[in-house]
Parts: sequence; C-alpha cells; structure tokens
Amino acid sequence: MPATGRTGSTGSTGRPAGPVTRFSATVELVPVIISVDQTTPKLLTVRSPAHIAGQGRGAAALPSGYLDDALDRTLEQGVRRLVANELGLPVRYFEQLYTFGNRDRAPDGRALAVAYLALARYQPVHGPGEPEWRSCYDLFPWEDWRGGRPRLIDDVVVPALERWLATSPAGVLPTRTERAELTFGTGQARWDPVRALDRYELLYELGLVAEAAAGGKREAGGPRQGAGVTGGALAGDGLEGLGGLGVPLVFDHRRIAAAALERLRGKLAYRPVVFEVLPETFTLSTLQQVVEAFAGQHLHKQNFRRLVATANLVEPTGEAHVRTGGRPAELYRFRREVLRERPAPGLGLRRLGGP
Amino acid sequence: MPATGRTGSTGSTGRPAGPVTRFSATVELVPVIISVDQTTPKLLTVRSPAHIAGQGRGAAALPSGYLDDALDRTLEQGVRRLVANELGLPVRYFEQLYTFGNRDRAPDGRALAVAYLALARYQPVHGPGEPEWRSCYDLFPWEDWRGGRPRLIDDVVVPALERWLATSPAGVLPTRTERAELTFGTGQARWDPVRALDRYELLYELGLVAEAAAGGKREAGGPRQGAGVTGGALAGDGLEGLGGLGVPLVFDHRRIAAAALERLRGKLAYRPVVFEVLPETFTLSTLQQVVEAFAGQHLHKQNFRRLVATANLVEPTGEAHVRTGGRPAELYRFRREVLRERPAPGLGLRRLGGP
DNA sequence: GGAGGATATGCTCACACAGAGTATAAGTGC
DNA sequence: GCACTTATACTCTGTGTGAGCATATCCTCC
Repeated sequence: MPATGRTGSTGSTGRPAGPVTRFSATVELVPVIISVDQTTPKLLTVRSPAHIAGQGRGAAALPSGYLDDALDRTLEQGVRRLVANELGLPVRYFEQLYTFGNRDRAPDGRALAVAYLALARYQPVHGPGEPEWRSCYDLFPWEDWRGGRPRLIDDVVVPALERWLATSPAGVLPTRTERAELTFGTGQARWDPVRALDRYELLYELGLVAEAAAGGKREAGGPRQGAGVTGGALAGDGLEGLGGLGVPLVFDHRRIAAAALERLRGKLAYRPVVFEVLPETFTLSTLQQVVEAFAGQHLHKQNFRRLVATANLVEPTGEAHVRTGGRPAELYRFRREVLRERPAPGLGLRRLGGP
Repeated sequence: MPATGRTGSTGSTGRPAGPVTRFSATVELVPVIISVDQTTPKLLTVRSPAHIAGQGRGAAALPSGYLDDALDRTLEQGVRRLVANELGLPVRYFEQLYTFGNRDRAPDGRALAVAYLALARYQPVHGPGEPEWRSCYDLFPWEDWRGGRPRLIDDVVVPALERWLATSPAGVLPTRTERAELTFGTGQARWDPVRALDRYELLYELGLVAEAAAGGKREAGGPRQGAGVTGGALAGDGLEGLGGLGVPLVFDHRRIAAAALERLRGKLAYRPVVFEVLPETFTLSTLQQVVEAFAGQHLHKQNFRRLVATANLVEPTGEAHVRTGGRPAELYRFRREVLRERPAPGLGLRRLGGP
C-alpha cells in the first residue's frame, strides 16, 4: 500500500496491479473559533444556506471553507487565510483538531472536514453569513457546572441513561454501566470536565440531541470511533425545546465543536492557551474567571493564585485595576517567555478541582 | 464560508457568489504501526516503488492506501481494512494522529495524508511490498537514551545547533536559543522524551536529516506549523552514512513517524496503551522493558512496580515465569476493566523519570 | 467619618505521591 | 555449599495539591 507513487496499486504494497485507483474527496477546513466574553465562553457560528438541513433561514453552522491550492502551502495557512479574509478576525492560536470523514457526515457526497481549534480575543465580527458569537453552553448546557450540577442531567440525562441500561443485553450491561458512570460521573466516578466529546457522543447514541434523528437516517454522524449506534434513539423524552438538549448545528458540526471544547479543556492544564483570549493586561480574577468559563467549573481562588504564581506564567505590571466595590486588583501580563522555558507551562489543573 | 451546501460560495459565508469552487484532493490513509520486539520498539515499513525518490530498489516508506468509499463508512474503518487486507496484521489499537497536507509533501500533486497510530503485537508480517519491522531508533537514533545520552547529540547535533545560533540574527537569537535548549534539553532544560516531533523538525531545519535536501527543493516538508524554514540547510556536516542522521523514509513519512512516536510517548502516561503490544500475560519486568523501549529511557524499577500496583492496572495470574538466572517472576494480566473505572488509567510517568 | 460589605492577597496545615535508597526472597549455575 | 541474578517488599523524604483561616485595601451607605 505505498500508494505514494504515480503507478502503484490498490493495496499496501508495490504489487504491480495496474494504475492506481486513487481516492479523492472534497476537503473542507473547519475552524472552531473560541473566545470568551466576560464569564461566557463563546464560539463563532454562521448561518448555513437556508436549504441546508431543511430548516428555515439557515441553521447555525461552524464556519468552513476550502483550501486554495495556489495560495495555501499548508493546511494551517488555508485556515488562517479563510478566517482572515472572510471574518477579519485576528486569531492568535491555531491547532489542528481532528479530521472528520464519516461517509454520511455531509448529505451530498463524501467530504472530509479538517477541523482546527482557533482562539481569538473577543470582538464583534461582521461579514457575510451572519457570523455570530454564541455561548458554548448553549450548545452544551450540560457542560457548565459553575452554577452547580446542571438540572438537566438529573432531569433528562440520568433517566435516559437508566432506560438505556435497563434495556441493555446482559452481555454489554457492565460495559455500558461503567461507560455511563465514567462519562457523566454518575457513579463513584467524578465528573471529568475534559470528556466533553464523550458526553456528546453518548447523548447522541441516546437520541438526546437533535442531530441524532437526521444522523440516524444517515446511518451515523454518531460515535467517533465508528463503533456504531449501540444505544438506539429514545425519542419522545422530556427534552427541551425542539426535540433535543442544547442548540444543534448542521451535520456533525456540533460534534466538531465538542471535540474543540474537549481539546481546549485538556490543554488548559499544560499549555498557557488561556492567554490567547485575554487582553494584554488582566487581573488574576479575570484570568481565573476565564479558566472557569472554559472548564465549566469553579476553582479554589487561593490555590489558583498560588498555581499561577509558582508557574511563573505572569508578571505584574505595577498598575492596578479598579472595579466597583472591593479592593483594586493588580494588573498582570502574560510572560510569553515561559513558552520556551518549561516543557509544559500550563495551569496544572490536574483534576480541575473546584471548591 | 459555510461551504457545507451544494451551492455555497468561496468564502466564509453564504455570499451568493455563484457555484461552489470546491476543493478536492487525493486522500491517503497512513497507518504508523508500532510494536515491540524484546526491548526494541519497531514500526512497520514497506518498500516504495523503485522510481520514487530516485533511490534504487525503492526507499523505505510507511504503508499507505486509499479509502474505499463503498466499503469504508469511517476513516478508521478504512485504515483497519487496509491493514487487515494488505498486511494481515491484527491491530489492537487505532487512533487518528494528524492530517498532513503541505502542498509539496508528495511530488505529484497535492495529497492529504490522514495518519493513524496503530499498535499491534509483534509477529512476522508477509505480503507484497516487502513489509518489514524496523527499529524506531534506526529512524530516530537520537531518541534512545537507554544506553545513556546518545553520542551523536554531542558529536553532531550540538555543534550544528551552535552554528545555527552563531549565524542567527540578533532578533531571533533568544528565541532560537530557548527553542534549541528546550527541544534537546541542552541548557538547564531537561530532555523531554515526548518532544520527538519537535526534535525531528528542528533537525530538518538544521539540514541534519536526509529529507531536508529534497524537501528544501520542494519548499518544505519542513515545520509542521508552516512556520517556514528558518534555519537553512547546513550541508556537508559530520553526518553519518549517506548524508543525514538516521534512516530516512520517503517524502514526509519520517515526520509522520515522529508524530506517532511523540503521541505514543505522551499517551503512555495517561492511557494504558502499552498493553496492546504485550501478550496476554507478562511479567512486570517485561512491562517495564516495553515502556522503557517506547520512552527511550530507563525507569526506576521499584517505583515502577509501585506505580503499576497502585494504578491497579494489572492482576496476578498466579503462575510464574522462569527465565535464565534469577528468581522467577510472577505473570500478570492487564485488567481491561480499568478503562472504565478511572478517567486516566495510565502509568503516571509525569516526567518519565529514570534512575 | 465610621461601619459594613466586597474583593484581593498572604499564610498554614494535612495529605498524597513521586523520587531515591535499602533490605529480603527465590531462583540458577558451579 | 557459594556466588550471582532477578524479583519483591519496605522506608524515608521532598514536593505539590486541596482546603481552610487570616489580613489588606478598596467601595458604599449611613
């Protein structure tokens, strides 16, 4: 299958079996652009053309576009160009996320989506396609634990999980039980903020997100690993709104967004990515609020300060920031040098422990 | 750029600009199949057709192949099918690695490579294309520190780094110095086994790997981030063999392999992936040797046992394994249940600390 | 201008765990 | 029997995390 040559084979070797049957596909680039507004983590959505997904006015979608073979030497350059040209948004961090290529992820022929996580400072975005910042937790309301355990988990998710388990064949019951407990922290397992993609995919299998209906018809926008839909939709639940938890996006875009949230949360612990959404100077409280916004959890304030201090990630500017009420906080600046000083200069939030 | 519809635009929005100028490209699937033979980590290579890369008999390459749109619902299914059909190798773990899409990564037209990390138990492989297990450290001799700091680092790499720094413009000198120290652990920074890809890419920029010559002509198989070649080749060095450190692979395949090694090393700490290359039962010494093989470092034996024990990753079988000389070791078995018990059931080798 | 509230900042304690070393057990070969 | 090799158990110590208490400095309101 060294299909790297012009005349190779269909298989893994140089077996001289005639001309190569290459595989070509549409390739789209999908940036998941994330920022934060005050204490709300946001991501950028656009309106898909109205005829897509059979919804009026055009359903919400992630921005996406095509590589320009002439202009873009690398994939990342392509994403950068798209975001710069079409949205005019200065993005401060890019990272390739995952390549989604399920056959049925788009309705008209196989298209590969190379997704990127992008971080930007919050600013208004204008342009065609109605770009709009949207709270990440509109898409994933079960992910925000800052106000305590979200009600919909006990009201909707847990009952659905229990039905799922109750109708499980005995063979897979232990597996499913442990998966459910681990993913949603229901048993003795603790809620792990990072497993955002796992949770979305399990909710998909449970039929609790709107995309599951369309996806079921299209076979599976479902599990990432191609494990097949093992749950089966449990439609007609106590779901919110129009038939599913949270705001859906077209196709598998919400899955892509979930992957981005998972990656971002995981990165918080060992890479100083938060600073890419913050202004030049900021208070430690602001820093903490932003981390909490992304993590979806409150953190112990004093320990957080100690962490930031010992990590040597920031330096004081000497100035102070006055807010309403309370002692003014000192303003800090990100020490960008640490990127080259230490291997893993993150906020070592091992378990993202909250109070 | 919601190019998800049939009639979209060229940009980030629904601007009605006529029919979509979609982008299509050849997409190949590239599994990096890794295993271990005794204490040697190995990866599977094949022979590319002889005319590729202008080398006799066909240079070594990673296996690769094409998706079959009819057969493969998901990308991972495609990789599984390729490996099963062409190599007949039972692979026990798959994970998408990265998508490589630099314009010049292949000589004849843009081809995207969706790379997968694959883990298998070691067994002979037959088939067309001359599949062959090859030591990972043939490709990356600087990565194996089990016999102490590899000589070629001080003999070849460090001098090249010093020349690189000596010829640096003052503006980028601090950046480069810190990058060099962090990547190769030369300054006060410690060697971080995980940064295998960073090291390969820096060596590429330094012109110390054979691919840099061809890649330089082709603009850049170079840095992953598309940062451009900032170093410039320093040809005519004290390089080994045929003009570069380690055994080269065709195109950017060695970069892909480096990415796989990096991912694998990173995963060791928080996912029990080692067991996928081990037989059903094994001794703790064997387990440690395999981890050491992948990590390229020796580990403190007693602490390793404690780690494995407290992590509850294995259970004794009751049987013992007799080897030549010394007390017989007990045989253990992987407790696959832990995958569902704890969020991150790895061998918490935070810094992969050796003795 | 003093009280009370709010936020920022500093310090301490307990505990878990990683790193490193020492000691003992159970085989082999002579 | 002995020397040698490998496996396994236990101890000690420093670091860093989780949690709580205490103090500082501003605001607003009376």
